[in-house]
Amino acid sequence: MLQLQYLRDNKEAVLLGLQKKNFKELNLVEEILSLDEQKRKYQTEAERNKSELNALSKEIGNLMKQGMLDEAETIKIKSTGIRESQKGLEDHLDGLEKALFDSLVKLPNMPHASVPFGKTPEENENIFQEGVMPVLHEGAVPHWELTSKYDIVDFEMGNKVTGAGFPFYKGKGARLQRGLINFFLDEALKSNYIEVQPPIVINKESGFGTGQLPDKEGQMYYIGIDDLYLIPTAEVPITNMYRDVILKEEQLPVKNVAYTPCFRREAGSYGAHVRGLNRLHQFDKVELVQIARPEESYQILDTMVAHVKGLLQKLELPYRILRLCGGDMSFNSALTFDFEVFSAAQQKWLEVSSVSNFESFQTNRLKCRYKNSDGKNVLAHSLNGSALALPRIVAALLENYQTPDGVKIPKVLQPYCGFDLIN
RNA sequence: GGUGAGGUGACUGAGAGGCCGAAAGUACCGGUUUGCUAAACCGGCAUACUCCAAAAGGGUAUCGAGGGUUCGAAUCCCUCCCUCACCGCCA
Repeated sequence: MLQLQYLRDNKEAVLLGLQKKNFKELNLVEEILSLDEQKRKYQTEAERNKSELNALSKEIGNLMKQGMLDEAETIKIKSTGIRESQKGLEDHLDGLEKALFDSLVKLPNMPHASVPFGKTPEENENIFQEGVMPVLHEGAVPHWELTSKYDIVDFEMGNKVTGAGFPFYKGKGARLQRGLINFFLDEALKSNYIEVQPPIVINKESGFGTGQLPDKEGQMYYIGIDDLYLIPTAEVPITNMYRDVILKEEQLPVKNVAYTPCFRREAGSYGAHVRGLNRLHQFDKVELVQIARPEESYQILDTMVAHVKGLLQKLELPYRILRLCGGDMSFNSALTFDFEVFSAAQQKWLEVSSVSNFESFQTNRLKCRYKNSDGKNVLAHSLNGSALALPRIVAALLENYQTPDGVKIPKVLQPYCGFDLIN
């Protein structure tokens, strides 16, 4: 959520930013400013009224104490009259505040100056590419054939027990998952992240805090009986730890890492591009979250990008980094780098990580602040990044490392898996 | 799930319809003084919104959340949430 004060002071800049993000409802800005103006007008009036009521009440108290009951009665009648009009004022004010809030929440974050213009994924800026493109042997196949050939991921079993998009990992497939998770967590620990195991269901407040609610309600699994949601990413519970918190400056940056399963309904995604492990309803992910001082947040974003780079280098997978264009960025983000791994048998780039700086967009909702050296409470910046999401990494590993004799396991993972070949 | 007790500022903890944004203590910050691994004393110490061109200074709201009663609610009533204790059930 953008800060109202910022919007008041930077209307033109906001309009430009919204256009860069390919946001259509530009008239919302004018609407918000007008609602804000009205709201303040009514607020002033309602508060003046209330102040008068408070004064009268106090007077009644004093008169009663002195036993001047008749005088007190007179004032009572007067204050009852004011109270009637007060009710109307307050109701109107509540309506304005709600409308203002509902509109403000619809505005996406402002893009960082370095974000390129563009509307579609094709306009993302390819800023870095590294790694050797594998040359596959004759008869190489996509990962969904390898998984059944070696019986390591069982999609049919998932269909039977749960439904599409909820596969079983079996044997070396399960052990590879576990190995990858441990590898990712250990790498994060080396970079001084503190590990957290959060709940994987969250309440409404948390869903709102990180921006999944209200706009992405339909993308989360919902447990009606207890009014809870399954997390789409560990970002939600982790970042919400800092909701309504005033941190000490020396606590920053906060660095957390968490492994969790993630649940996404993916309503509306069908077809060939969701085949195999490419898109699932439940998947595993190791997520990095940082809460930082605003002046350091972009430097920290760079370190997070470097961290993810390191992971892909160690896994020896060819990858590229995209700077997302305004139109392809998420609602919350000010700057996002996507990591894509090349999956050789599909001849496709698969997104495996998204690293973003949200600046104060989330923290403004969360009311996550820190006390700076002047003793002022200021909104912190929040950042997060996947490091990494498993299924597409597995897909790329299987496809790129396949040989006629089986799928080789990259060196770094061998100690984690306890084997060096899937056959 | 049942029964009981309770949720007050960074923390401990008083208050039980008006004198309460809230005693006192601890912690923290600033100062004075004496000196020495600190003590005493003095002062300061919530957040948000808002009024004012700004500062100074006002106003409003907030004692778990939401509603109600009342001229007036931390205090009374209702609903919900949470914590603790005991019982029941259970990985």
